[in-house]
Amino acid sequence: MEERYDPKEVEPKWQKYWAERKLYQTRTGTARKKFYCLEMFPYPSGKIHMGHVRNYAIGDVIARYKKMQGYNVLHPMGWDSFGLPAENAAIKHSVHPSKWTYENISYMKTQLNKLGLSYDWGREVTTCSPAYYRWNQWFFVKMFEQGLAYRKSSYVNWCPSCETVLANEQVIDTRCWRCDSVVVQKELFQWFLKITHYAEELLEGCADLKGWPERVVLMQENWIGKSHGVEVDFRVDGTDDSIRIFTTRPDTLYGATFLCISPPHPIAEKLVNDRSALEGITAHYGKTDEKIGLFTGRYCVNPVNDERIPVYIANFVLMEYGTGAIMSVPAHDQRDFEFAKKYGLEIRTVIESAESGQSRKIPLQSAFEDEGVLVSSGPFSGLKSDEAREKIADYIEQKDLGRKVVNYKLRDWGISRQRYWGTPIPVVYCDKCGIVPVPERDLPVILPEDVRVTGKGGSPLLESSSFINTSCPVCGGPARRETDTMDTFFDSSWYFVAYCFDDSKIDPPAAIRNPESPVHYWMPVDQYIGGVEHAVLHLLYSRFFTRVMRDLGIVGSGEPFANLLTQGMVIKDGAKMSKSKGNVVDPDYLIDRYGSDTSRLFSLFAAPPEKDLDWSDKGVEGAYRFLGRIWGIVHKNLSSLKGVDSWCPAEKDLKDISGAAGSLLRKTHQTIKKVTSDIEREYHFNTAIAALMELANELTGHEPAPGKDLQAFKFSVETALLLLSPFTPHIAEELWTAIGNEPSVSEREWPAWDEDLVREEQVELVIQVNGKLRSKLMIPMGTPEEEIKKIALNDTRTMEFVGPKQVRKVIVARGRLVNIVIG
RNA sequence: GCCGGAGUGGCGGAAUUGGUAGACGCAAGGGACUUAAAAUCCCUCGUCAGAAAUGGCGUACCGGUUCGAGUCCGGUCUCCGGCACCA
Repeated sequence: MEERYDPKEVEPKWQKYWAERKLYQTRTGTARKKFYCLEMFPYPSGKIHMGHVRNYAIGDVIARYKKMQGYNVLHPMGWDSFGLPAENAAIKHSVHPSKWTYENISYMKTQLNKLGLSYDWGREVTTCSPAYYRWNQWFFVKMFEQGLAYRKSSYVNWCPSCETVLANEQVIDTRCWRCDSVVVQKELFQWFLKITHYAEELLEGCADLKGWPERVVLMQENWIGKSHGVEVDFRVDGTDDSIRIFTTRPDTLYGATFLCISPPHPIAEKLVNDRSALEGITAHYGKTDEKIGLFTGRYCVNPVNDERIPVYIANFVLMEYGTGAIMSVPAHDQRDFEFAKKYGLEIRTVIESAESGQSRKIPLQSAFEDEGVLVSSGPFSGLKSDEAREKIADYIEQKDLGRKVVNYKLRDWGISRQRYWGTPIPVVYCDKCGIVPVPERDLPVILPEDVRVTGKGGSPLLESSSFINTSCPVCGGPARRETDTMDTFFDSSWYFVAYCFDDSKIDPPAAIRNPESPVHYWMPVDQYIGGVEHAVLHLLYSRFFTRVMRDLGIVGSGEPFANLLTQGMVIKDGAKMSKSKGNVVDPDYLIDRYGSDTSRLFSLFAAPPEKDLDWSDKGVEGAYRFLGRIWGIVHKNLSSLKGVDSWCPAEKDLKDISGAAGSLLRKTHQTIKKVTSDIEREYHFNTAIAALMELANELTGHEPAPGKDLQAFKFSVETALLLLSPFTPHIAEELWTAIGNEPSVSEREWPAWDEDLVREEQVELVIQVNGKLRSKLMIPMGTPEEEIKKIALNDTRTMEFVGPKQVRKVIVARGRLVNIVIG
């Protein structure tokens, strides 16, 4: 009677065993080399989805593999638990966000444990707990002290549905990243973090992100968006004022026929007498559908040729980039061109195509934006664009008309959110002392729980008088607390440092310039794994935050993540799995029906980790069948396997076992090599698993004779289980112990291969004639080239193709391929 | 518009420095076992021709380099992702 594979029996048993022995607990500072393996922590939305299963399965394989290789592995997990969905749930179900969040955490934790993930739960972090967010506040105060956190009024992205501000990174295609509502511009006082202070460093650091996917690095570079140009002052005719513009094309300076300034530009009010007209155009600021301008009635003087050119207020000119004003060169900029056409302004060519000296005649159909040769540009005429850019920029600096500058698209990070469920910004407003940060000794500023979340009338904190009313830490007089909370991306910008502290004793100040701190031992993260949707948001914020922590002396380097793996989405029926599309597969159902080993195995086997994974119910069945086959192989031979020691002969001793056992042994060593190198090579788990399936196919047909053959067979079975254990830890553990070994298989050493046993005695020689495959035959490994040529030319099948034609050349490649060139 | 990435059987995917295209799995078809079904096991499985042996064609398309190209180079098409009035 053969026992059947039943994951429901196997999996809970070993999960309990691992938890009881705290097998995955990590200690800081052992003699072993460290490896910090981290998956992006989840938002506790209720239950995990297949994207989580995939993400955590990938991370778990890496963590377990590294552990078996002898590393001291840190593999933690936690909860990104502040955020809007908790408030929405509170409104919908009249439950407090805190209760909702903690209940979700509790359920999702049992789900993660059911997956058999090797986390050290002793380091769990929960961002909505005061024990965590007090450090958010501490970091904020530190940044405030250094001028890295500041408050200003500005136009911000406002989501009318979430009733809160969004950072630029959170606006996707003019819509809210979370709820998809169209974002509007609104003027508000907001807290900002000076990420632009690190713009250059964040950009330069991109070059060192060797372990990151290239496209993510490129996205970051584009987002930071560095450009070189000049600022030029244009005097307003008849006044002492001047307007400073920014351009990356000083070579077109002689083609400027008007000037445009942004509606919020401080000088706009001075230039325009008609207030309502100015308000009219301001209403169109930030809209991208149409270019609208307002002539101010004023003129500026182009400093290089003293020409008077009209000044416009234009809705498309951004206040936040450059100087908020531009010179308009309609002949060489498409936007200026459209604007000039609309308002009947002069279009003057100053750059001609360098090719074949052809001149471009007015009227142009569109702007000529390419580089070329300058014309009608005074002393600079005849120069090429690139030379002219340098010369004109130099001229402007020499004559003190402006200066060379570098600009970035990156803007400071607005972190104020008009929401309840977040970290209170630790600031009070005092009539006498102004803006006062809450001193360190008074942290944390606790988020009051006795509020009603209704979703109406703004943040519930506005109605909590016990929260708002406080005293000024400086003068002791009455003061009001800031009611905005922090963007939750603040929470996730340093959580990887929080995990480093032993026993959840998070204490960043203790790490400052303390070489004994566990933070210095564990950081940076050696392998980070998560979705590509965070390519700029979370990953850029974390790089910024880590630089701030470096400057505080908490970490040694500014880069938080040495290697990054961005896993693909889980797709079903051609679309990303999502509740709204109704194509989700519930991990609970999957685990209940097939077990977590099967769930893990399928998500690792169906596609390489960085690619999208196409869901297939039948594919899951296949993964389950494979595990059933492994189970069958072991149980069919259980009694004999139990009674012997495993043994692997050296190559020279293969004569002691049968040919069949010998070739199984070779296959085993080839599989060790293949699985190891596939994991090392970009974590290609899918091909690693395919190799294990091949080994299983060989084991299936094998019937070992008692004695040395059986011992060699046991070696193959044990090796298969060791190799399998990072992928499917439960069944590996069960079968490992079933054949008489002590648990835990995950504490064993990763197997090593013997190169002599990897090598086959015979190789297949492939014979081509003029590059076409014509014949195959077996030859001994290591046959000399001359011999191979002879064999090939004497092969009867080959000779049929060669016929009477002359053999011009014979090429031997890799000792197993011959190409005979005839003609 | 700008910047990336990808196009391989019915499907997911292999092919590591240019050297046997289609590993492994799924689906499909056939067979064994069974009273029957499920499960399991065995065989076939790019396409065209052929009973078969075998041969022609074949990695989006066109061209090039090479003894040899899925892989390198030039061009075209399609799809996906990111940014987008950034002056």
